Amino acid sequence: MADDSAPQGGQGLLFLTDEHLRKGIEAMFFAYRGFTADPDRILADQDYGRAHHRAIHFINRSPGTTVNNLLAILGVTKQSLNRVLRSLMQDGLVESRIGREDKRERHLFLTEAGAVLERSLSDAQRDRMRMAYRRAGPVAVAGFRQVLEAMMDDNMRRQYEALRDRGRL
Amino acid sequence: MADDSAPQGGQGLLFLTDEHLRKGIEAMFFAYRGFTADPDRILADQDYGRAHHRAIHFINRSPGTTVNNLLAILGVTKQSLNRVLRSLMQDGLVESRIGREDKRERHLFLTEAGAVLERSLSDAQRDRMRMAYRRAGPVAVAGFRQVLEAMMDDNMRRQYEALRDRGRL
DNA sequence: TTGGAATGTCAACAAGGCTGACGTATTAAC
DNA sequence: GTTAATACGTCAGCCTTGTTGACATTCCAA
Repeated sequence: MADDSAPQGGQGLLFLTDEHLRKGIEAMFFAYRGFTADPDRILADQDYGRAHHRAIHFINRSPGTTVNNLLAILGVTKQSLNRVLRSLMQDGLVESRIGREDKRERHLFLTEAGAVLERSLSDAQRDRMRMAYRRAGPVAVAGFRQVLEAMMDDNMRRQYEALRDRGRL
Repeated sequence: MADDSAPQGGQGLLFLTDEHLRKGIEAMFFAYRGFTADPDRILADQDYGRAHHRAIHFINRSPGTTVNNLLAILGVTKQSLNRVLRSLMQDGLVESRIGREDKRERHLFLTEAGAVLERSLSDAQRDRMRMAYRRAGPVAVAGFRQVLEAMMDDNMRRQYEALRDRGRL
């Protein structure tokens, strides 16, 4: 097996060869496929795709969020998100309530049925994550998170940190 | 800042709450966007997309690879890959040579122009990776790789390990 | 009160996945 | 030597999910 564990020089210096970086890039590529594989399988049965999963995830995570909030987090156009939301609402998985303060805003919530689907999706994804975390161990997990956070764009990281530190609801 | 570094019990046991796992899931989501952001920007100028990037990456990585090999690695249908390869060949970025041993096979290579584009794409991606690695440090990098490998599907991991250990052609 | 900004919806289009069917070399098996 | 399997390409049609453009509604500030 090739030596690719921790490329390390004295004093914690990193000698990052193109080769080593390429391995990291490919690891990211293959791992992301694994990361989405289980929810994708579940969604394939329904008439939904990954976009629906993302919407459901973040609505569940921040109930009552507005369409605009969701747009910023998901990084797509409002028209694209709207199509997804429309089908979710038609199918009774998501509910949209007109804002009380600002009537232009729509506040989004999962219905009972929506929460059920959300749970089955996130259960699958968490199971894989848990497995990976267990196999790798706590030190590796901490490193994993550090590298991921360093890899985000600055505005994404701000979004992420806000979500991360706010905790549930 | 919320405590989410390394969730750890005695004897290296992991107490993985749903909350902690969710943070990992969201980190993966946001980081992957950062991971693809730079190449996406470059490709937007041309008439190419992420699919072209992936093809170019793996052809560069394994020159002379066959269409079937590429299909297995990319995990798409031949019709889908064919559309991408056709445009890349028409634009003179990829060359396909009939196999000498087995004339049914097509061996794929980047042309000079293809190699130029590949380099600009991978330079951008490596720069971000290098930055993230530097910020996180060598121990974190090792953990990052461990978790990613544990997150892959089994067959993907086999593909990845083959690529990883073979090194640069 | 009125014009601009914010919010959300509808319509149409493109990229890039997918399946299914089919054609053509070429190779392998019998 | 015929037949089956393999590797590749292609056409047609579908779906998801991104995009722009146009437009209606609502709010707010000049």
